This record gives sequence, structure tokens and C-alpha cells, in this order.
Amino acid sequence: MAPKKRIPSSIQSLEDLAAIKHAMAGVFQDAQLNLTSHRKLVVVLRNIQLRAIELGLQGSFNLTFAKLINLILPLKKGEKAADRIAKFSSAFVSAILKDEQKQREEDGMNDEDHDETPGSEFIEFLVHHLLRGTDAKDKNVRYRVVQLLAYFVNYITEIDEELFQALHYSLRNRLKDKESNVRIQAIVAISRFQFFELADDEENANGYNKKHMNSATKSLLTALENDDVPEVRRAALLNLVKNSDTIPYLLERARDVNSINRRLVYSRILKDIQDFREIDIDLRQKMLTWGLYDRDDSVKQATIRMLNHNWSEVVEDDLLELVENMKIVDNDVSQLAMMHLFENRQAKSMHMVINESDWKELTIEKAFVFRTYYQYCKNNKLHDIIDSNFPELSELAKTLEKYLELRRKTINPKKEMLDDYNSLKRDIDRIDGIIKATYMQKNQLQVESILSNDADTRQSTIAKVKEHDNNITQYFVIKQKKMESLMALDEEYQPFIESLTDLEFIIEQILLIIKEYDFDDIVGNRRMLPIIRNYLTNGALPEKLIEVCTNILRKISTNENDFASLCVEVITDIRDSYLDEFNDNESFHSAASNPYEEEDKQSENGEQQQEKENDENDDDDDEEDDEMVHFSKKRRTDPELPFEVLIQCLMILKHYLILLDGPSSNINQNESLVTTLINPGIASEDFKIKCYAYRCLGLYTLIEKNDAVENLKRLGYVTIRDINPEKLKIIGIEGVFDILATYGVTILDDEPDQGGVDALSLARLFYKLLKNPTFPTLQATVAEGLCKLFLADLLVDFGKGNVSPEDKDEKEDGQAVIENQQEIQLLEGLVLSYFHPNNSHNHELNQTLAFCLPVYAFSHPNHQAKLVEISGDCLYRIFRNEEEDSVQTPSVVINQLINWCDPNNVVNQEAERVSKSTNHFWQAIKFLQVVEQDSPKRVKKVIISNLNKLFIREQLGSNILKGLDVAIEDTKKVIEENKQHDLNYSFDAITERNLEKFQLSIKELIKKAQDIEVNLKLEKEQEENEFDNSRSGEEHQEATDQSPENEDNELHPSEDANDSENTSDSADLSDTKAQEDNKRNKELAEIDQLLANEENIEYDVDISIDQLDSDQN
DNA sequence: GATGTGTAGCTACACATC
DNA sequence: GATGTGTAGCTACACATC
Repeated sequence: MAPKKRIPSSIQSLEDLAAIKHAMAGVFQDAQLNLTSHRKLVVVLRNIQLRAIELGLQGSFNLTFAKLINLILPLKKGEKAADRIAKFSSAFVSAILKDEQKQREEDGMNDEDHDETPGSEFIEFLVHHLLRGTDAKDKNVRYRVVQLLAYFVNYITEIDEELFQALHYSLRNRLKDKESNVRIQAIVAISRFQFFELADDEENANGYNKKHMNSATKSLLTALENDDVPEVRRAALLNLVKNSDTIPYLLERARDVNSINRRLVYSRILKDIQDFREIDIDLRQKMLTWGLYDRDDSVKQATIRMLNHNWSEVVEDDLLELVENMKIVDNDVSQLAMMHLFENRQAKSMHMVINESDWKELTIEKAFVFRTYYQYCKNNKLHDIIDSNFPELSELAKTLEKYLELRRKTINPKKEMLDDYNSLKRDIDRIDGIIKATYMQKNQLQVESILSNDADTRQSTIAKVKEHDNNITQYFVIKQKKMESLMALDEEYQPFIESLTDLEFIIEQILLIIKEYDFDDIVGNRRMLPIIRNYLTNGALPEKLIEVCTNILRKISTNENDFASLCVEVITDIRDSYLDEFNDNESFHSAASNPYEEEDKQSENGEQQQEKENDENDDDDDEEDDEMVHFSKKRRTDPELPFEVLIQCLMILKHYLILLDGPSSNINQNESLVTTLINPGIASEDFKIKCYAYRCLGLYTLIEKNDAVENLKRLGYVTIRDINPEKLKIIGIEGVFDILATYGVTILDDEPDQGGVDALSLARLFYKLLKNPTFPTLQATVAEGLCKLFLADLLVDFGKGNVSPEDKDEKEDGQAVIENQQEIQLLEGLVLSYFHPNNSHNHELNQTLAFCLPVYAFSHPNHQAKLVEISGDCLYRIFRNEEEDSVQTPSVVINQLINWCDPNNVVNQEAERVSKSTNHFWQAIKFLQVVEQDSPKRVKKVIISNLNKLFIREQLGSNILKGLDVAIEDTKKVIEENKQHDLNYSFDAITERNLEKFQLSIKELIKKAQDIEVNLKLEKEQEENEFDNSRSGEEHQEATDQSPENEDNELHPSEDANDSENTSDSADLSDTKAQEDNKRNKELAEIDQLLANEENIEYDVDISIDQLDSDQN
């Protein structure tokens, strides 16, 4: 045999098994030390193997090899020696196969026709051997076994079918191993099977019903989607084949909870997919959205790199082509993507050149690229580029007009069809609304009939229910008919609306560029203004275009009054042109009645049209007086405005009002807008119009304070009516919050009976909405609105005026105090909804609160103090009912509360002030009360074991600290008293020890504080002795009062609610300078008093969330 | 369940090599 | 110039430990 010659003499001299074994051990010994000698050692071992075969010791060689492998099996993951041996084994197997392959080629044998060779025998033996260890008890053994198998599966083409099946079966079981490291190796191993045809492909569906997916791929997908260890999912992500079947699942990992996995999708997976155009366009866009908006910066960076490198390379840096492959209409992320693309190109000096001719034939892509490029240049102050690429304002005005004209020409011939289609759609929406309302009435009646005792009443209600049922059926029939007519139009409508949407998108882009221009170009302005005004009045523009147009108008206008006249004029013109048509009187203004017909004839000539436009305007001026008379005459008999007219007016009104500067606006022309547009809009049955009208009402109230309370009421009422859709409710509540934020809570009335709105009912409204999980977005909106009011400290006086002094006396502390605490109660409502299990799926709400609550807490010590006040109560309520399935554990909640109230977290605080904060002192007292109450044992335990985390320092002064010591003592007493008959109070040794420890630490602090105080006293006395000689005691008093420390150590105000007149007195807890013993005693007495009162306060106070519960029922 | 420890997976830089 | 190698530092997460 040929190889014989190659065996070196040193190995040739091995004569018996012992010598072979010894030589093999030597090779392994060296192989475990480093990787560099492996190539050499593989050759050596191969020679030993050949020698063993010569000696007829092939079996023994295999066995010895297995024994040597066994030595590394118990070594845990990461052990270098074991990893090297595993690699070495793999290299050796590979060498054998290559050797034999070469041999066969030399012998002129076909690839296929080989029988059992020593090599395949060796591999089979090894795989057999390792398979016995796949179920080993030792996790390290399982890990190493699967690791080795993962290496060997690369060569399994050589092994027999039966063994192959056994291997596949065992590895699949390892995918369910409880050790994640074993699972990872199993994934690597199984991933090689993806390229084979597997026998059991059909029976193992796993939910992925793809024809071409083999069972290995399916197992990996299962792991990818369901394994709860990120590394395992990562292994699946990186080892799965990439084809059209698997790619959607792989890209889905861009939303993995683990940021590394998300990043890998962008840095590896999308890179591996050579051409991003193979990905579905919607998915492509999702990838951009998820990546560019990822909260983790490294994911964002990976996305930007992918965009700038992989994607850009595919289209050979052609921006337009790239944009063609993105979704840009109604897609915010594309704009962000463009900014990153421009930035990268700017860095590489790849400047874009826009030719004049480009503007003549804009596509949506071109328009979008130009617009975002302008934006980019403006943001980065690249004025030179703007000047060389973008036309003068008057030029751009021409372009704009051209495209607006094109739009008009596109719409005109289809106008009838368009009107029909839209009115059918509105009809259907309206019928849906009616059906929904009828259902609700029906359900109500059904409930009534069940509850009713009277047989007659029941009879009549049942009859009514039947009637409703009939009506519903009829409505459905009508709806069906309308739907059919709608479908008939679809064929014509769809392609038309698509091209129209594109055209409007192009116009929007031009307008957006214009909006960013500087308007000091008078010629340009003069050109622009009539175009905008004309199309705003006569163009029936969609809202998006209206929005930009009003923005441009605002910029062109010299001042706010000018702007207001412009907008009101446009709105009045739209309205009047309809009314004129309606009255069908003189031909006055007939040109405007159908803006399209007449102008169409002249449209070829822009100049001519412009002239006509000017003429028209002149006419307006001349006839203004006449018109006013006309107007007032008509008003009395004003017909109801049709949908199109009213909605146009409301849309323009909305964006006009948005742009006004708030209540300072000195605009007088608005009042009639309410009576002529907003009120009819609110009265309209059309939901869309209603939404606009209420939005306008909210905005109007922000500039006109007169009816603020009345309008607040109207907006609030919208949110209560069950029939209103969530969107409308949100508009209502947003209006309420805007009004409160603008005017403050002082606009609220003290006496609701006289038609005003009082704080209490408003608070109830907020609670009700916050608590209702039927409308999750509304919940989140309320939370956000409240958070903003809290942050701006606008709720400090909320509800303060509600209780007159006499009332206060009558009710004693309880009720009066609580009604004065609307703000605190609302804050508690927010915190409770943050932790409430009902809201666990409301991401928007949770996100809002997760952001706002800490911002609120850390922005001012007073805010923290308010949170301290509610923390005990919150804790008690969240876990009051043990059966209730709370999402959060007590430990999480407590830690959150402690963290929010930690004075170290407040911004801009000096260390001295922080160490004097009473926050955690009070929190400790609140928490101890919860321990004393009938809270569940687990809550008590967690509280006690977390007390040591509170930030309490000796700087508080010994007297305050003594108060805490007393409180702990009291709590211990309560525990002692109850422990016999109530298991909730009987704790394990650790918990009891923790309480002791906490008390001990407080006692130590007291000692420290006393030492400091004694020293200070001595110093002071010394000083006083010196003073006494020259100064009077009065002056000394003054000096102490002025000391800055006095204001530092406030007890938070609401704590001394019983004593509110004395707030400033009691708040003074200065411990470093103040020496008066009587003051100290007073403070101590106060704390005792507070602690005593706290025990008396009922936690189920009147306007709690729970109360609302029962209100609803 | 809270704690500390160890590791994976970058990321950035200097330097060497082809 | 591009490509690889070595090093240090960082962060988030899994795991072991009590």
C-alpha cells in the first residue's frame, strides 16, 4: 500500500498495543496545549493509525481514541484544553477522510463505489460512542458530547443510515436540554442537517407548513422563536439557512427582547441577504422602522451601517433607486433614513446635483429625495448646496402651480365618480354607527327585561327588542346594497386614487420645501400668496396639504392679524360660495361655485388665469360691503352645510387655530366661526366632522378664554358618552388637558351647581377614564395629560377651593383633608394604574408612566415628597387581595417606590441637602404602617427586608430619628400582639432579624446625631457668651431664622395637614444650628401627633379608584 | 429573589502583513 | 490600500451562590 512508505521510521518502530497507546497519549498531550501544532500532530496521529492498522490493532486504536476523548468530557464549557482536543479530533477526522479520498482518486476508483473503509469505521465508532453520552447526568458531559458531535456531523455523509437516524433523533432531544449551552451546541449540530433530505420530514410539521423546509430547519425555527435564552435564539438565528421561507422568521428577530440579537439581524442577517429587494417591501420598511427607532444605540448604528453599506451598494449608490425600493408615502421612517444616507454621502463628498429639468418631471421618489435633501442641507446649514440646487421662490411657485393645476385636471373628469364613491363610503360608515347604537340599545333593553318584575313591562321590552332586531337586519340589507355599489366603482376608483395620491404626495413635497424657504423674497411672496390662497379656497385639498399651506400662509403673513384675516377669508369664501349656489340668486360669485369648470378653459395659459384671479380679488374688495349685507341676510336662513364644504372649512380652521399663539392672540374675527362651523360640526351626525369640530373647539378655547369652562364641560362630556368612539373621546380629553394647561385649574368653579365645573367631578372623570381598560389609548392619553399637569405643578391648587372653611370645621380633619388632596389622590391613581395587572398589556400606558413618573419624581424634592406620601397606601392597595393576580412582585413595587423617592436621584441637589431629606424617613414610617395593617405576609416580609435600603442619615437630627425608633417599636408591638392568632404576622428568623437590624441602625444614627448636636451646642454656647457681651437676644433670634438650613429640612406640607396654618413653623426642623429645646420638644410632639393620626386615617377614602368601582356597578 | 462573577459580543485602536 | 492580529475597554446578560 502506498501510505506505508510515508510512515516515518519512529512510528514504524511501534510494535505493540502499549506502544501505540503511549504514542497516542503523547499526541493528545501536545494537542491540548495549543492550536498551532495541530497540523503536525494530525499527521503524526494519522501515521499512528496507519501503523495500528498494519498491526491489526485498528479496533484498539479506535477504543483508545475514545478513551482519550472521554477525558475531556467532564470539563466544563470554556476549558481551553478541552476545546483544543475537540478541535483536534475534528481536524483528525477531516484528515482521514481527505486521505482516503485522495487514495481512492489515485486508485482510480469512483466516488460512489467505496465500501467500509477504516476511516468510516472510525467515525461510526466515535459517533456511536458519543451517542451513549447524550443523556448523561453530568451537564458538562452532555455539552462536550454534543459539541464533538457538532464537529463530526460535517462528515456524516460517510456513515450509515441507521446511525444517522439515531444521531438525528438524539440531537433533536438535546434541543430540549435544560442547559442552554447544550441546546446551543445541538442547534449548531442540527443546522448541518438542513441541507439533507430527512426521512421524517413530513410527519414533523412543527407548525411551519412549508414544502421545502426540512425538519431540521423547522426545529431551528422553533428554537428561534420560543427558546427563552437569548444565546440559544442567537445560535438559531446565525445557523439557519437563509431562503424565502426562513427570512421572515429571521428578520422578526429585529424585535427580540435581547439587543444583541436585534443588532445581529442588521449586522449579519441582512448583510448575508445579498439583495435587500428580495425582502417583501412592507417587511423592508418594518426593518427600517424597528432598527432606526430602536432604543438601543448599537442596533441603530448597525441599521445605519446596513443602510449606507449593504443597501446602498446593491443599488450602486443610486439614491433614487434606493428610494424607489422604499415605502415613502405615509412613512415617517423613510425621512429619517434619508438623513442618515445624506450624512454618509456628505462625509464621502458625494454631492447631489439637481437639474432644472428635474423639477419639470417629478416622480414621488424625486420629489421626496429633493425635499429631504433640502431639509438635510437646512438642518446642517449647507447654504451653498441649497443655493446651487434649489430654484428661487418664484420659480418654485411656478412649479407648484403647475402640479396643483395637474391635480385639478386629474380630478375634474372624475369628480362625479369621486363624489359618489366618497358619499357611499360615508353612508356605510354612518350605517355602521347606527347599527352599533341599535345594538347597544337592544342590549340595554334585554338587561331591563331580565331585571324587570312586571310581566307587562317585560312583554313590551321584548317587543322593542324584536323591533330593534328587525331594524338591524334592515340596516344590514341597506349596507350590503351600498357595499355593492361601492365595489362596482372600485375598478375605476382604485387606479385613479392611486395616481391622485402620488400627485398629492409630490405637491406636498414641493410645499414642504417652500415652507422651509426664507420669505424675505418679496417677488416670490407675491407670486406664492395667490396660488396658495386660491387652491386652499377652491382646490378641495386633503388635510395634509392644508396643513402645509396654512403653515406657509403663516410665514408669508406679516403678523398674526394678517394671517387671521387670510384664513378667515378663505374659510368664509368656501362657505359663501356654497351658500351662493344654494340660494341660486344673482350670478354673484358664480365663478367660485364650481371652481373647476370655468377655469378649465383658460388653464393652458397661467398668466391669463393669474389675471383673472386678481380681478376676482378686486371684485371681492369692491363688493365687500354688499357681501356683508348679503351674509347677514343669509345667516338667518342658512341651510345646513354639506359634508364636503363643512369638512373643508373645519380642516382649515383647525390648522389655522393650531398656528395661533395662544390666549395672547388678539383676534376678534373668531366668534362667528364657532356659531357657523364648530357648533354645526358638533351637531353633525358624521363622526369625522364631529372629530374636527371638537378639536377646533378645544383649540378655539385656547385663544379665547371667555367660555373656557363651558367648553371644558363640553369636551369632557364627549369622553363620557359610551356611544362615542375612542378617537373622539381622545380628542375630547386632549382638549380638556390643553385648557387646564393653558389656564390653570383656577378657572374651575367652586360651585358646580351653577353650571361650572368643579375639581371633584373633573378628578372623578380622570379616574374613570384612567381605570377603564376598554379604551387603552384613552387611558394612556389621560395618564400623559395628567403627568404633564403634574410636571408643570399645575395641580397644586387642584380642588383647594372646594371646601369652605365652615365645611372644614364641620367635618373635622378626615373629609376636609382628603378633599384638599385631589392632587395627591390623582397621583396615587397614576401610580396604581402603573402597577395594576389590568393594564399590564397596555404598552402605551406603561411606557408613558415608566417615563413620566421618574421624571416627575426626580425633578423636584416636592414631587418626591408627594410620592412618599402615597407610597404606603399604594403598596397596601396593590397587594391587599392576595388572590388577585398581580403582575409585579412586592419586591419590584417596593424597590420602585424607594427608588422614586430616593433624594439622591433628584437633579441638582447638593449632598448636604440630600442627607437632610426626610423622604425615606417618612417612607419608612409609611411602610411600617403597611406592616401593621392587614397586608399579606409576603408584602410585610419584603417591606422589612428592604428597610435597610432607605437613605436615612444622622443629619436628620436625633429627635426625628427617635420618632422613627418609636415607630419601629410600635410596629414590633403590633407584630407581637397579632402573631399568635394571625399567621400573617408570624415571620421567619431572618425577617425578624432584619427588623432588629434596621432598628439598631437607626439607634446608631441617633447616637451619631446626638454627638454632633452636643458638639454644636458647645460651640454655640461659646459663641453666645461672646455675643452676650455686645448683642441682645432678639438679634440672635433673627440670626437663627435667617440661617439657610431652616428651609432645607421641610417635612412635606400635606403631612401636617391638621396643622396647615402652621406649615412654615413645623417645617423648620433645622438640626445643625437651631438649639431651642422647646422647639425640639414641639417637633417631637408633632411627629408623635402625626403618627397617631396616621393610624386613624381610613385608607379606603372617598374618591378612591375603588369607590369608582362601586359607582359603576 | 438578590447578589456578585464571568462571559459574549462588540468597538476602537495600533500595528503587522500581503 | 486592504486585510489580519492583538489588545483593551465597555455593556448587557446568564449563571452560580447564598
